[in-house]
Amino acid sequence: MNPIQTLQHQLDTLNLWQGSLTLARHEYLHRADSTDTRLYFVVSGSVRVFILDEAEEQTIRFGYPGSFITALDTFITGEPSDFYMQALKKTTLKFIDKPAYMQFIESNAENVRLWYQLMEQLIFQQIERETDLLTSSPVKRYGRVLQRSPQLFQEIPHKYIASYLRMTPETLSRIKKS
Amino acid sequence: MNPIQTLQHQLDTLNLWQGSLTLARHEYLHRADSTDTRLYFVVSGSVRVFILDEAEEQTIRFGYPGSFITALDTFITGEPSDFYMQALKKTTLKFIDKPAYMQFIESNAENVRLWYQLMEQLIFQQIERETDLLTSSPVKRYGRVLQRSPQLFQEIPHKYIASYLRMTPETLSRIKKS
DNA sequence: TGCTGGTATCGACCTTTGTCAAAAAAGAAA
DNA sequence: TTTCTTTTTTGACAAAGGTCGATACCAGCA
Repeated sequence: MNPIQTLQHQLDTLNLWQGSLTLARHEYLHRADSTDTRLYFVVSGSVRVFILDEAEEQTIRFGYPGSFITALDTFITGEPSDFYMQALKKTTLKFIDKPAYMQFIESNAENVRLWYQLMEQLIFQQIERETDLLTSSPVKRYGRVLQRSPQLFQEIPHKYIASYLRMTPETLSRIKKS
Repeated sequence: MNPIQTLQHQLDTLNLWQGSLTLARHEYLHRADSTDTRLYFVVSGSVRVFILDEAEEQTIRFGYPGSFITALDTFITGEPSDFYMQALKKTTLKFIDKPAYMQFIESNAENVRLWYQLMEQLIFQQIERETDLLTSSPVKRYGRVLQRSPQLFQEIPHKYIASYLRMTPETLSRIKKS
């Protein structure tokens, strides 16, 4: 069982979820300039996280069933966020806020270790992401992400994947064809 | 005193550094495909971290006096790294390896908190970095990094900064002129 | 002080990727 | 299903950056 599954299982077992909510397609879970220190777990549906760069939406990441998702900047700092989180289809989530989460984490040493592991995993993912974004050829960026997350291309409209891959939908379409 | 200064001060005080080394300009501290779980502290000089993307060196980050620097992927996983670390001028570093570092961290609860903070800080920096890299206009990428790290432009040859900013030295030169 | 090797700049040209508009295809809603 | 909306694909064209070659600059060091 990986750290994410362990965490989810613990939160279920101890009944620590503080609520759940359902969003319609295109509804916002969170908007920039507001704070939100909740940690969300995607039960069904899908979510995208993006920033606004001169009226362009740049995709940061996706959440699908089984993922935790959060506006990580405001989760860490408690300051207003740069992120938007939006449902891509009808989506159900459970959540726990940071104070309750940290109380759970600090309640025993095993949980502290778990949080360590999750942070390490997060850092490692961010390193891979940085490498993706620094890869200059669009074809190679596509290849890297396709290999690492093939399920993405099943679940998510490709125009959002294009933005995640730092290219236009037209370019992604041409790459897929070849 | 910020977490980095606190850590450095502790390692000094407790005499936990395991050694120091001096590199000549352009000498490598670490190469890809090898493991290295040392945490380095830059005493003087400067270092760049980069990956190789089809014979192109893509800059990941810089270290200057007062920074900790590490091949973060292999530090986390213990697996061979994708990173290169190279001195940009004559550089002196101190180091401690991961086992000794973790022993220090786990020796008391205050240190565990310190490590928490450092990991959070790292994650936050990576989020900012992701935003930088997703910014589509080269001029805005330049502006963001100039504002956040003006000292960079004093210390580091601009051809490496250009690579860090995901553009050619010529493009960076043209942006500076305007 | 004057070499020397590495950097930075500049101009001309070229390539890749983005833009725009239209049509086709796919998916949601009723 | 049928309709309506959204997404994907395609082609023509434009433009932003990259490439290359030449020259100017500058720091480190004999």
